Amino acid sequence: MNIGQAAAASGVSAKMIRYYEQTGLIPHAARTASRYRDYSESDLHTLRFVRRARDLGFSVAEIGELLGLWRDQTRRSAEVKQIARDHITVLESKIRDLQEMAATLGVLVDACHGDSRPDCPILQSLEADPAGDEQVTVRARRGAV
Amino acid sequence: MNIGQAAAASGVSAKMIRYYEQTGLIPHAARTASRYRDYSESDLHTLRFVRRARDLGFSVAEIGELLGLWRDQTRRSAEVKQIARDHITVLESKIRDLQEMAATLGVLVDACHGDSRPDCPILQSLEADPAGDEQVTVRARRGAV
DNA sequence: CCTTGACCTTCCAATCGTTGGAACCCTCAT
DNA sequence: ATGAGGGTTCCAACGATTGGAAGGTCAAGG
Repeated sequence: MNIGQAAAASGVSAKMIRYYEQTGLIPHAARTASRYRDYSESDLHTLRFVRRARDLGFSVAEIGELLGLWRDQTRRSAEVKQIARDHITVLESKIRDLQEMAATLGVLVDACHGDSRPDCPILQSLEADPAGDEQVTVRARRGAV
Repeated sequence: MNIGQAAAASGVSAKMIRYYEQTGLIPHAARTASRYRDYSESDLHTLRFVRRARDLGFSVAEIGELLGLWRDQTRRSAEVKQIARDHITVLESKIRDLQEMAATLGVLVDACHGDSRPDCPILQSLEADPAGDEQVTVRARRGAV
């Protein structure tokens, strides 16, 4: 099975499969005589594992850990659980940050009449919002999803 | 006021101030005789505006729009409101994605006994989760916060 | 006056995950 | 044999931010 078929079957783009291979997340694929990458059912299995972990928001580094534990038949389930728990904590922190932003903006949107007049509480708030210190905290915690 | 003081007073790092200037988000700063950037109270005002908008999760591109509207005394508040509303929509979509991830993981974490035994529902789920199609949708919607 | 340290300047690189494109090679069907 | 549609490698960009190197400037104190 070539990379295009593996991509379609796993939901990981061909570009990303090459990238994951290059960075060592997944092992180097077998090659055909003409140097095409060749994927087995077992390789597909791994690719699907990676995609599902990405769908759950795990970073590539975390997926590396999970793959290691997955392959290690003697792993302690406590290790996996801890990684998952830590990840949930991160997710929840991001959720809180986004909710805070949405709530603040929601208040401002509700206060803005939104017509052809120029005065606008949203801009006024951006201009001089007293809640500077808390916001710094949020900003510091903000990162990519 | 030099860039370090402006950074401390605005909450925007010196690095980012230079970057914002370079990319045209904010105008070029005045310079002293020795080519140090020189910031006025009005410049600080703009920097704080930018920081607050970033704290609310607006992208730099969106902040550019907001700055334009802020400076335009004849803007229609409806324009600002629409940008804010669109942004709330994006935030809510990200929140939903993250909540979905956290909920799924939460179920798995609860199901994992988390001791020294190797069997682990978390890894089993990553290995073969039937909910492939929905996940693709989530993945497609996922982006930076 | 000179040194020291803390600041400023520009430029270049890295992060993270992903996509796009160029230039080239391979395979299969017409 | 020719062309379409794969594959291959390599290089660059996205967005926002940080780090660092190499050099100029400022204020303090010896």
